[in-house]
Amino acid sequence: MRHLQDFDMVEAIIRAGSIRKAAEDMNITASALNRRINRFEEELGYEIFERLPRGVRLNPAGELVLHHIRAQRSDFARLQSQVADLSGVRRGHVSIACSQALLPYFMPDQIARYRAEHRGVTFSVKTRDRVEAEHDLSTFASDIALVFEPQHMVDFEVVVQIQQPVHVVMRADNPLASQTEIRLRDCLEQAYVAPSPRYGARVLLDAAARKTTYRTIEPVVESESFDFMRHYVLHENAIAFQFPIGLKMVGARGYVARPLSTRDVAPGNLFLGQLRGRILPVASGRFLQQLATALQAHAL
Amino acid sequence: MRHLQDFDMVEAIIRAGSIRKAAEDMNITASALNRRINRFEEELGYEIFERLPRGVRLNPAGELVLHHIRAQRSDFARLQSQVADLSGVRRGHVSIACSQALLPYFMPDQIARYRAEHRGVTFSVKTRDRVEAEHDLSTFASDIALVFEPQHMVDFEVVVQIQQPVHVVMRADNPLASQTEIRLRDCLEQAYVAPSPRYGARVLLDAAARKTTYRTIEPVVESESFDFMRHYVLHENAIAFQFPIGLKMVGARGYVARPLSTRDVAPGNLFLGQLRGRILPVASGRFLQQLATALQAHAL
DNA sequence: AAAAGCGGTGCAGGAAACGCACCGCTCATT
DNA sequence: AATGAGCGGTGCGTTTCCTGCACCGCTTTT
Repeated sequence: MRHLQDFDMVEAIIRAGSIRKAAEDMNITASALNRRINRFEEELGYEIFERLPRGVRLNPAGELVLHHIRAQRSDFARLQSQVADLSGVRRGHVSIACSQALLPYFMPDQIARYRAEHRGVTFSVKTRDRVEAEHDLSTFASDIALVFEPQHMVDFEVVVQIQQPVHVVMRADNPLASQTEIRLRDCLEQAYVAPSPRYGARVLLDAAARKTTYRTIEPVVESESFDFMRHYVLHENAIAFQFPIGLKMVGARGYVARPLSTRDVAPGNLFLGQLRGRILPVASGRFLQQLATALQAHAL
Repeated sequence: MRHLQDFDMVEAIIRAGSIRKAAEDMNITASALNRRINRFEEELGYEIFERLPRGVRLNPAGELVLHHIRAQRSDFARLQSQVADLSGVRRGHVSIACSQALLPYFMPDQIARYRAEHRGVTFSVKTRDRVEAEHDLSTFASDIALVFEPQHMVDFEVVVQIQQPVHVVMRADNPLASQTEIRLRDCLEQAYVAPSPRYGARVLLDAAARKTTYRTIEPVVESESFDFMRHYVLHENAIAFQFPIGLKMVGARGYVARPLSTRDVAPGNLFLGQLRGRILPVASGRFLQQLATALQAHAL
């Protein structure tokens, strides 16, 4: 779009770090780009780049402008989607930042359901932990976030929050499999694998362990991949920890999942949200609603 | 600003009702403007004007675009004010929609205080009733609204709400002047003037009158001007009704004000607010804060 | 039937943006 | 200390894009 050209230019310069490199990226000469950025700054009334010997860098005013640019882009995308929605066809792109646990089953299922009705809508799904997700929202890199235990929460507008007890994942022949609810001390006595402290489940386990005689969580294997851990328990007959939304509850091959007693480990909080105050594009807004109802069904 | 040119064009066409008239207003030829609006629609992917035999008119998509334009403009003004604020000088323009009662004393005092510290900030003050004020906010025609008993409240984000009992305004020699709190029935027995039903004070009086034997408010003079009514009581020795924030409490010449008993007439609610979710320009935001503290002091 | 007003279009002139060559500067490398 | 590479900025000729003019087809008004 025409009136966003200047914004492309500014973002290209920020990415490249110098006017010349940005000009090369945009397939124009440095002089042309230089004149345009100068004109932009003149019209704004303030310089937005510091001129350094080896290039340029955003100054504080530029940071404001950058945020404005991202907001404008997002708002224009919303406008386009709303206009498109008037003519009946739902188009657009939905970008989601979510915890890893939701990648194997929950998100694919939800996206497939949505796309069954609206073929014109495309998706991007990014794995983000609870810190990154909020950053993604505030830079308009993602429309929707669905994460366990987000941290800052200031820009995060919670749409739905559900609780999920941490579950123990183990082989069907594990002695603990016969119990309907598992105590943490029984787990810590045998070999177990656990996610790294970036993940919400581990944070809850660490907090719970501090109240036991074990004091700390000491897994035999620590991993970033829930997939890996789920498969590992089949080999060593160890146990793993995961939120049930990341598990296929029926028809799981070889392993079973049982909830940890909430007396020992606090349940995890799964937050569905968006950037505070932002009006989402039509497609994203509708998908957010679908996720909200799906999660509320999970909570029952 | 360059990238807002297309928006000027769209707004000019909406105002003029036809491309040719708008072109004349903008001092360009109709063909140039025609081509530009066509290009704009082509880039957007949708037409935003209905072509009629006698001109053009916005279609539903155009209504969305118009709102987008207003939002963009307001957001750009906010950006400029934030950038200006970085360099220390506070500039900008604050537009306020407020009830008439605040015009004589409260707003002039507040604006003068603010401008004493920030000479670069200019103001526009518009008299708006409780319906118009919200419309002003949602079309970005005003930044701040300060009105009694606003109606819809959906787009209205309340920052401060204070209660003010309706006061009786009368000559100092009026028999009622000796009382510290006045009953409604005493007022309705003598000649009184009242504002028209557009105003919050009248709405409260009407509601209160329905509970009395008088049933309705029947003023000897009905007026839109609180100024007029305040002066009128000096001539006929009638009584008038007004919120105390519109009165000069000390050093008033010739008249006194006494509160109506809140047993008879519900106190009026004065709402200070802005458009829900909007981030105001720096100057407007600061002035809003000043108003908020000033009102809270009034409430004590 | 004619005139007036509307949106839209072909064509030529003009304004604005661009590419090229070059300047002054800083800094890493020699 | 010298030098060259890389940077932002500038003068000038060229290209591209937009504008203005004249005109068309259409509908409504007179």
